[in-house]
Amino acid sequence: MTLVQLKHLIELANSGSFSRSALKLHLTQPALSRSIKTLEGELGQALFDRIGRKNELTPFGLHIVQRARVLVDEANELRQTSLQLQKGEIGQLRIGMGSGPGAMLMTPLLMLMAQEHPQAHIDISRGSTTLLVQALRDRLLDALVLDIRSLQPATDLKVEALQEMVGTFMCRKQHPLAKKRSVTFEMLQAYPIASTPLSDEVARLLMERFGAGAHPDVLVNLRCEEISSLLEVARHSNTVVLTIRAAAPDLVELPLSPALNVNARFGLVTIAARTEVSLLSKVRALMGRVLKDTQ
Amino acid sequence: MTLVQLKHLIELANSGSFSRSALKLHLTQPALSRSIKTLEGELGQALFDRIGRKNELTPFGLHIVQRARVLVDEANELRQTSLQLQKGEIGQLRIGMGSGPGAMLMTPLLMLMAQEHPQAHIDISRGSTTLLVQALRDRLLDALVLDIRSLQPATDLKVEALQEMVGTFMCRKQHPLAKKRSVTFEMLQAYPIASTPLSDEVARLLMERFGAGAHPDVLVNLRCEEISSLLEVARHSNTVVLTIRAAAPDLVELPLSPALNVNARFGLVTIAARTEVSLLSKVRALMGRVLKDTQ
DNA sequence: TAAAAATACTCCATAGGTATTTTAT
DNA sequence: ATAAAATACCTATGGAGTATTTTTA
Repeated sequence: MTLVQLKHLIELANSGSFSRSALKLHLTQPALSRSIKTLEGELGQALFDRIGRKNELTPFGLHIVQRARVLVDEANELRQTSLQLQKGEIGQLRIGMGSGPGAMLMTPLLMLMAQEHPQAHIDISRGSTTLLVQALRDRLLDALVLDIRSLQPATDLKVEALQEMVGTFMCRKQHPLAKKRSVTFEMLQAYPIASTPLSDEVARLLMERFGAGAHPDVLVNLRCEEISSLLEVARHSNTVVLTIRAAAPDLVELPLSPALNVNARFGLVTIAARTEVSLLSKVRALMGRVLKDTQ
Repeated sequence: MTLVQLKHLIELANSGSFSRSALKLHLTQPALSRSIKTLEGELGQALFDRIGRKNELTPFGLHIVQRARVLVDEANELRQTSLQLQKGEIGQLRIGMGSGPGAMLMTPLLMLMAQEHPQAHIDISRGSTTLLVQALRDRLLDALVLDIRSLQPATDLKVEALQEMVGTFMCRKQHPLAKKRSVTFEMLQAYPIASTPLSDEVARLLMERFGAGAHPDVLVNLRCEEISSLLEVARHSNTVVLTIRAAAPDLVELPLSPALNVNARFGLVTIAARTEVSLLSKVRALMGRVLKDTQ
């Protein structure tokens, strides 16, 4: 019993004529006769009563054809599903994001999915790098977007689509320091300083440039994983925020001297040697579009 | 995409090993590899990530295998249904009965179906011969059991399993005529006479034997299609009932002289050149058992 | 007698087997 | 080094075609 035989059975049940059905099925009449006969042989009973011109389902055939219709329909739907999955029209995308990428990508990605893939399911998780990597390895997530400096190298992970994002100290326009031509590190310290948890690499860079007092644990007064909250504080107070420049277009960059020169490196992390979800290509494209530093 | 390929997919998704799955599927490992590869080619995307020993479904493969499980299950159920239909375990039997066969067969047939084919559907219709034949020709019924003397011969109908049933005048034990050695036609006429509608052939026979007064329209006082009702009347009154002897074992046969000698001929009527419902064989067997004249 | 289905035959695609190589742990 | 999957090659079953016969309306 094959899906093809069932398709033949259904068409013959509809028309009652071998020759007409054969035409519709792009088959010759003898081929259809044989196909039906083989199926009858396998099921052990006649499906049709051959009455010369008009062929009629037996009671047995009627039962079988009813079930066959369901089966063949579902097979076609399966093929359809396969196509839709490849086009990303349906399917699931479970993605984990660090705080930086979250601030930059979360809303644009949700917007994109809502507009262009309304039938798909997107699931964005936020969390620490270690937790996200664990979830990725456990197949609870399909991919991560992270600042890869917080990621310890591993052979089972693939990192790609790297985007460098400039990190700086920023403040609101009305801030006393906003008009200065040049700002020293000591001037900064007169104001509360806000930041997400910083990687060891950034901590080392800060201390190299500005001394022991620049260690994040000492320097940062307001620490929180959510960049959006930090930005909100900077907008309504004289707090200085250390963050990705592109995340806050309404704030101004402080002309620090010496310059900070610290970059975030956002990357797309997946399990190496695993086929990726088709929808991931959309994330990759979105990263190229959104994660741009308007220098 | 064939059901066989989907079966292979499902088994491989379960075990993750080509060689172990191949064993379970009674296949060689290369054959299974090829089967999966062909399916992947047709669907246009990889179903598994080959990671040496352990093979894992891709996100795409996971979606597909979930649908495939449903499909293959239903295909197996279809095969199962086919077997059950042949055994008569399930299925439908729509049968029409004339009044005589109805009185004899209705209850035993329902009993048989209830006890031996509890999953099947039986539908017994009562009606006049012409109506039943029409329903049979319209495929609204699968077969009829009739007194075939009321059936006009037709080439498209097949009549079989003929059973002769003796028809007589009967009354209750307490009836005044019950003790007589011999009863004349005139003696009968002193009492109400009950009967189902009689065929022309029986009418002719009655008139031949007993004169014009024996024409059913004149003779029969209580005419009704339901034998059971007629019998009930005969049991509780001095009504004489003309019916099949075997239908009323609790009544006594009147020793009429000259004897009536009229038989009902019950037959199973189907459409010629049509495959019959498998359950019909049970009806045929039941007729052989039940429609017996205990001479 | 004409249209439709069955039969007879031939051919080829493909599913499956065996032998071997490649890969990954 | 070993077990597993892929590859290469061969075989055979069965599905499809053409030509023809049989059937029935």
